[in-house]
Amino acid sequence: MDWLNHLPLFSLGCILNDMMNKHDMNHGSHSIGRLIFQLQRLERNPRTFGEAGTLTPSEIHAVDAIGEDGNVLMSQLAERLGVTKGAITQVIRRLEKKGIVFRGEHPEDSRAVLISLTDRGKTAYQAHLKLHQQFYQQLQEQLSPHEITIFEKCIKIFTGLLAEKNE
Amino acid sequence: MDWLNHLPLFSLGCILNDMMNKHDMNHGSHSIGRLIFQLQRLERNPRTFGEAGTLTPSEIHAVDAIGEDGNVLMSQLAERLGVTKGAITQVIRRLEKKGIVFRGEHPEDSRAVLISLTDRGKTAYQAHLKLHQQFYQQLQEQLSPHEITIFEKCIKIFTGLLAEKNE
DNA sequence: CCTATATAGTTTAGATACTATACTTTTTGT
DNA sequence: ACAAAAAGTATAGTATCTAAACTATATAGG
Repeated sequence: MDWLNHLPLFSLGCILNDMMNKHDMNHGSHSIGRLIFQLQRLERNPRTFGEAGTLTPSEIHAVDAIGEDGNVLMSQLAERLGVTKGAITQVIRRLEKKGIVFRGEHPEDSRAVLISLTDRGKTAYQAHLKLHQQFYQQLQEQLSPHEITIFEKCIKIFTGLLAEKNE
Repeated sequence: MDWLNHLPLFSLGCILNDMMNKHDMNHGSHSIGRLIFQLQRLERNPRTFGEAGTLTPSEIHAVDAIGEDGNVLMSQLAERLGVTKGAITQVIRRLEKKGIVFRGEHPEDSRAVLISLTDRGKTAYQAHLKLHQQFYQQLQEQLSPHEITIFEKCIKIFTGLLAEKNE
């Protein structure tokens, strides 16, 4: 749902609409457009995660990247989330104020900061995870293993092409 | 590769990572994470579209929604792009300054504004379209019609589930 | 041992993109 | 005729990110 926070039909939606059009005008021409539209809408707004309160998309995103084990460096977070260290500093500051994460010392490097989830943060993590699992279960009910295999392959090819464009 | 385990995704990436993991631990567990990563990067930066110059993602998005035929109401654009009218006012103002679009009068409603692409705007539209087509062609070379059919089905189911969550 | 360079993280200003709200003007329905 | 709806604008605020300059610590080579 996060993918397309900012993913307008800049390229993808239209690309796949083209693909679907040529493949089968009647059935799938607008599938991707609708998908993107729904994805955009779903993740535009903050959400409540259990008793941890309301988190913005980038906040829960960070919580997810920290994980229950925690002890993650700021720079590791930056790499996992694909943003600059400055961006991480900002989101961690907000999460610290909300009591979702805390900063710990690194035993061997005094420059470093090790980020972990508080108990409150872990409830947010769990609430988020539960959403995933529910969604996954519903998806499982409607897709066969064979279909998942194909889906996966398509996604891989797609990603490879995107990566080329991005480089 | 550890970073992929906690990828940046609010929900979707992880959901599908879960799906892929259960389906086949070795092959596809991280496909979706990578896809999302690439998509995010793709949508972050402005790009150059032919001689029309550099456009931000939301700008080319608007150009795409206006289309070569143009004569689109502000409120129609808002609906197509899934944003408020206020947001449209802002992006159209920027595009007008850049000489990409112009405002025309509505013949029967003096409140209304009909947006169309200038010649310059049309070159941006065409450059964008060409990118789609190239992408589509590359995709076609690597996917069979059967695979596209499955892909389409998976996407539809996915969208249906998302729409439920959204409503 | 020193010093140059790399690394960890922060700060700040500015860009982008969106919303919500209040507003003007015009159209429409009863 | 007049209230309500609709088209669009303006503005202030929120969220997110980057780039660049900065501090402080670590490390590697002479």
